[in-house]
Amino acid sequence: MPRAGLTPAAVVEEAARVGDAAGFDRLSLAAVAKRLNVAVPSLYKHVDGLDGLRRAVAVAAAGQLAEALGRAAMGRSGPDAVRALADAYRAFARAHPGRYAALQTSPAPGDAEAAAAFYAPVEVFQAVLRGFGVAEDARVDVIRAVRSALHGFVDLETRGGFGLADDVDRSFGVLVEGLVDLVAGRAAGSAPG
Amino acid sequence: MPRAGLTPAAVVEEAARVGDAAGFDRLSLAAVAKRLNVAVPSLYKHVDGLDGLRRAVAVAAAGQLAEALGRAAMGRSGPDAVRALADAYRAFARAHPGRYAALQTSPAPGDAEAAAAFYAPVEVFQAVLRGFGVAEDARVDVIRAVRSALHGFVDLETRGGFGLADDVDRSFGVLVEGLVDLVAGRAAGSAPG
DNA sequence: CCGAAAAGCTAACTTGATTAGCTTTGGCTG
DNA sequence: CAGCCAAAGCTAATCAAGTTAGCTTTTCGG
Repeated sequence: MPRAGLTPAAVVEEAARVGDAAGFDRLSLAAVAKRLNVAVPSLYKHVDGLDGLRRAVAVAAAGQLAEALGRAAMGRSGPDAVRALADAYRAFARAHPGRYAALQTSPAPGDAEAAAAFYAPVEVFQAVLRGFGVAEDARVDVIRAVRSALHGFVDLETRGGFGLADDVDRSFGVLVEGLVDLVAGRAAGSAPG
Repeated sequence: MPRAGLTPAAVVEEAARVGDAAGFDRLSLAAVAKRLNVAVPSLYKHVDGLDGLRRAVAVAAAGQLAEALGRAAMGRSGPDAVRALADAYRAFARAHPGRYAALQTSPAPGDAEAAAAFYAPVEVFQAVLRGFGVAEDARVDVIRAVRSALHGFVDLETRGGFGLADDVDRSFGVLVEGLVDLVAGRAAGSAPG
């Protein structure tokens, strides 16, 4: 039989697809192996077990999200940049729910590479808020607020946490305008709330 | 050997403790059985397998959260009610991370009892916003924004998603004041946007 | 052409969920 | 008070998934 020609990257990519389709919590070596027409133990030549696969998917997803956010923010500033960031964030989660879920884990203590990868998307937020004029010492709080709101919304949305029917896009707009106000209120020259 | 004297409620309660201690995703029949000094199959007399146990924990948690939120909101209104609700929400998630995680699932389609239980906490939010004077047609959006922000914050917090060090309480305060502003801006008599 | 590293496989073991069916407890009735 | 019987709990067995060990075979460099 000819070889399958796997690589770590190919395995991780297929795993990300499985996770997007079935949910990150249902990601299994068995499913990935079947999709790649390979026996389960063969995957161990490329990834470090299920935990290692999950970690690799998360690290890759962090890079992809950071890249998408960076592209959205490019050439924009102020409220427009915040809106673009919010839209790109939500779009990523909707397009790749499994990868998005993979990001909602903390790296193992001491795993500096994963920690750095996970931090990349946050850095885009930082850059945008810096450009917005948010004071250095308020920036941590504002970033946390923005991340929290966006994460909460897309998490609830992708899990079906909003009872259906009502226009979810409009709700997202309300949230984002609230965030723009919050950021603007903390931008340079404003007194704290 | 004397009987263990289990009941569905006792099993679910122990499962909730296991989930809080080890994480909802690590909740297992094996762990619960061991804690109750019982063989694993014995649990099937009281709960409907692992899926049934997860569902039962989630339903119970929804009731507990709704109760805590209701207690916090009682006797308050306006911004104070929103702040109290936010604090109670966060406190619940911190005290019971496993139960909180259990709530982040959607009930199986057709499971009306679970759907109703899951909706109970949302009803408390609705009541508070109604009292705040948020217009009927804006209420859905505002509730979604508030829920999103709170959920996102506590979810990131309980997962260790905030890099350490900086004062998380202060960040939460910034978020909550932003929410109060958002709600107030949408309250009766305010122009949208 | 050949030798070794790497890729992939089979076999075996472990843990956890689940089902079937047995035993025993303990409350309730006659 | 004796005995019945439903429910509680158990053991045994099956299945699925992850993991490890160790074998075979491809493939590529020399």
